[in-house]
Amino acid sequence: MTVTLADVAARAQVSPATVSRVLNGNYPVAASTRERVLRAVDELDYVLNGPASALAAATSDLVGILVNDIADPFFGIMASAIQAEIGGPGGRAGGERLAVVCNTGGSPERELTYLTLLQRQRAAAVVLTGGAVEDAPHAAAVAAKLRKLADAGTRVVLCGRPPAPDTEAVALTFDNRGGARALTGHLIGLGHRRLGYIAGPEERTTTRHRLEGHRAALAAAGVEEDPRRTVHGRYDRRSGHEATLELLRRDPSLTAIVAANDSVALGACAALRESGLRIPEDVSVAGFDDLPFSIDAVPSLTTVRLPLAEAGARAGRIAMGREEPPPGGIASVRGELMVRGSSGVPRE
Amino acid sequence: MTVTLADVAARAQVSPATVSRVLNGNYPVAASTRERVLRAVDELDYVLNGPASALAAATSDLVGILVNDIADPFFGIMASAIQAEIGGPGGRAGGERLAVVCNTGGSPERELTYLTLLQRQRAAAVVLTGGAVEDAPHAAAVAAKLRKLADAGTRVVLCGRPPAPDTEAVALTFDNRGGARALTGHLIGLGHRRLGYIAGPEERTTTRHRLEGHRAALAAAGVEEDPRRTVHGRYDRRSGHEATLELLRRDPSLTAIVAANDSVALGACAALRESGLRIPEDVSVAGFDDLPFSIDAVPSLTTVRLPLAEAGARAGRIAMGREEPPPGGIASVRGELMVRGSSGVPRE
DNA sequence: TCCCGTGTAGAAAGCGCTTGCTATCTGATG
DNA sequence: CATCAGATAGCAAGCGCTTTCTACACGGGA
Repeated sequence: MTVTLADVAARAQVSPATVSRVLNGNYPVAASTRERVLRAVDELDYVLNGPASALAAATSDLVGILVNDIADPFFGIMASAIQAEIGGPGGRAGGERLAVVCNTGGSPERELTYLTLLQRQRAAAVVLTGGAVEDAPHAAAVAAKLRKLADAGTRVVLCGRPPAPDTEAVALTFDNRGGARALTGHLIGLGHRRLGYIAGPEERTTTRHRLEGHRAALAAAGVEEDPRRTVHGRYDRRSGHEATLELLRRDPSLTAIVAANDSVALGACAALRESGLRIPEDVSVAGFDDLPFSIDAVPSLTTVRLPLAEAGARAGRIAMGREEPPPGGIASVRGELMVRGSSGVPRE
Repeated sequence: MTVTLADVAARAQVSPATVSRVLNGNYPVAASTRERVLRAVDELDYVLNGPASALAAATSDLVGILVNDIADPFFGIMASAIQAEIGGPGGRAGGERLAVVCNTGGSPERELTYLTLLQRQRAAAVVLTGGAVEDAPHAAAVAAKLRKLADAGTRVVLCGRPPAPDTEAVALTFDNRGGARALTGHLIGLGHRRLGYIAGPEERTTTRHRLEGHRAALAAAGVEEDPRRTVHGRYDRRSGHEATLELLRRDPSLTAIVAANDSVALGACAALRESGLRIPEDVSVAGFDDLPFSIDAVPSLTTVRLPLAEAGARAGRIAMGREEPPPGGIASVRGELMVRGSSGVPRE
């Protein structure tokens, strides 16, 4: 039924070994033989059996990419960049690799399960994106898994995620703290003193780092911090909407709202508008990430641009062994403050 | 070095066959034995070798999802829904499957290459999303590939893509034509007569269908169609921006702009605003898809909502054989007109 | 002329798992 | 008490490919 290597070999009148060598091209084969084999492959419409070859060679050409939410452009952009580099079809030379994008939904268990699945497939590399959950047992479990993967020869790269101690994983971290600090600093510089903060889900490194940056900026300016001005939510628009109403309820005199990310900021804008408040005249709004739609918001969003595509591309290259890992295996990627229309001098 | 089935068998004092059966759970194994095996698996931290088992069983637990652009929420949302259904970790019972999201970038060659790669992996199912390219040779090549995949036992589902004739592929098509017609009809109903149309890339079914719907609406209302009022571009914001400037240059008296999709519409809004035109007072704008950010645009976007998540979920279920394919293997999914702030009565 | 290095090709031993078939043991049946 | 169906477990033959080791040819140097 299905064509196998042996069929091709028979047709080309060579041994299976030779066909394999032609296909893998890492062993000298006379030009005439090679051509004969290639012709047979073509005539029989032969397609290599991936599992069989992975089994025999003890390696596969799968590369795993773990994301929290594939429907979120934040991850989509990184995944896209990573994938472009791992050399799927259309990529540079080298064996074609299949990118396996896994949607963890932010759940630690699923993250672990996917890692196991990838380990089971003997993935060539794994790139984990997005913040990690700050749960000690889980962090330990992930670290153990990463160690095991590394032992099995899988290259592990963290992209936009804090380093995993005691692990061979290379980490490209986003400087969330620094970015957040610059952002809030900008708002304070404009004269804001009563700032609401819509944080992401608790227990996530990204959430904590951004919040820390925010607080550091407040502290640096001697602005007293009121815990009631911080609300936690999810990283989506809906959450921004709800949180904003809540913040407004708690303190209607807020002059600025800093959101965990751009989607949240958009939800905040909607809530403010519905509440009859103008942006930025009544309340300034700031996001984080600078996703493509942020510039189209009205007013366009003041935010921190994260070089998602660049970081992803670099992570992809490192995962493929095409670029040297940063010294110490850790690099911090800075964001850039983008001041736009949604932030202005406070009223009064 | 690595733990194998045999090691587990030795430890549990049973044969490899028994271990395999416990792990696959499709053969009676005494409870006590099963427990002993499971304990051994746990103690040895055993992870099944995917390729080996795929080879032996002649099937794999990989499911391919082809998308045009993973960074685009349009595809991200569908991919996410599909993946949730194919039962990755956290999904319903059944073997855990790994979703392989492949980014074709809209390129026919890459599409074909990915299909081959999936065929090589003996994928359990493949879901192709997004419009197809209208190139006869390519369409034939894809059809041939799909046929071969089906022959090899891979289930093939098209989601948001026109049916592939002479193929066993199940198709869930979006009614782009009907949606576009309703959308333009809405604008005409408001009184618009000079409508610009920003189409997607030529040679794509989605582009053509939406354009046909638009023209059908114009024809139905007896509005003469001026070819100069249609511009082709890509499905992104930038393209919408450029195309709008071009349309405005060609005919400054336009009162409405219909975009190929929401991203394009947002770009159009930006361009209009930069040109000093108000939306919708001076020019109405309409998009397509109703992506999450569209409701947050200012004014919020009039568009056609496509049930991306629902269609994806259904495609996923069909791919897993958990839902009956529609009669004839083809179903048309309708969009819903969402009238919002970006469309209004024309000036003058 | 003989020997050996070089360039190619083949033989064959697995890689780790699944599964059809067979073997064994149990309690129930006649 | 012999027989047998039913429930479990093991044997062993692959699945299709890679790769080590070996074999063979050929041409040049001694």
